[in-house]
Amino acid sequence: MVKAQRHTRQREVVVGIVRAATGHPSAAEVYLEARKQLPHISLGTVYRILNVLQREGRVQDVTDARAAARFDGRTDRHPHLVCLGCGRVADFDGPLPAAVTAPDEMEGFRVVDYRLEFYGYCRECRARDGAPAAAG
Amino acid sequence: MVKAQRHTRQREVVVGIVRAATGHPSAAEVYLEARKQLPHISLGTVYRILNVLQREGRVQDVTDARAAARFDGRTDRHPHLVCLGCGRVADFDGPLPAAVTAPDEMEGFRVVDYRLEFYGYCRECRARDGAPAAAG
DNA sequence: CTCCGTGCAAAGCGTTTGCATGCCG
DNA sequence: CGGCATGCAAACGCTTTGCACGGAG
Repeated sequence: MVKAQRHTRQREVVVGIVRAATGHPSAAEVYLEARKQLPHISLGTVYRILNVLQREGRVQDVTDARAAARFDGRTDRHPHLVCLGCGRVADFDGPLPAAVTAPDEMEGFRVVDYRLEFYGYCRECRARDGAPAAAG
Repeated sequence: MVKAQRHTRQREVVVGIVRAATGHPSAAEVYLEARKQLPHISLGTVYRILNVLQREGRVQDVTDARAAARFDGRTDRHPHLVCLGCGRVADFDGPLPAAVTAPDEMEGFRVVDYRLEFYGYCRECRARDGAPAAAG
């Protein structure tokens, strides 16, 4: 269980913005929006609150902008297995779901590429740390 | 057609490393490896070459470490449509491929989460720029 | 010979963190 | 009243870029 956070005006405002957002705001956008209600809120605080919300599972990070870029000499599209324990990335060579193998057009959006990543724990990390339970 | 690059020793070495790599090296790892053959190669050059290779389609970036993180108040897993024209991110509400809805274990790797992103062009950008052809 | 790709170092960008203060509980 | 979250600014990690030089064609 995640420890409950102290209730502050900053947290209230940030939570409200993220929950009300129809788009997918970046931290900077949340910050700009939050300043309308709390002119002295700092960007660092916004980041801290967003990180807490993520840990609480109340918000998810759509992109994955934290780690360094990793390059792959294979240029065909294929899913990757990303180990949350050691950070290693492996190719996934199983069969692709049909909807992924033939993306074309959806909702007026023309698909030209996709990225599919599975997150979890590799054999080595599970052996070392004990197998973590499913997501959460 | 992408203009051919000048043939240099640096480019040759970096291409060799990326193509030979079984894992998914980061730029820093490519750099360290490259220095074994070219002690004076610079990290900046490695980045420049990797970017060129990406543009040529000879390498792909497994992660997406360039842009800022974007947050989503929806906490259920759902794919996103990322517009390459304007950068906007939309939720995808269609049905999920079966293999994605029930990930569990594959190749000794315990899956606890996944991320599925479709890249393409939204209606607005296609209207403005003309519809780009499929991936390439 | 002409340019482009390189090495180097500094800048850029998004994110995190150390410290003192103030507010929550 | 004690401790944790905040504000501020500096630090951080990864990536890009300006500049002068050297090598490719």
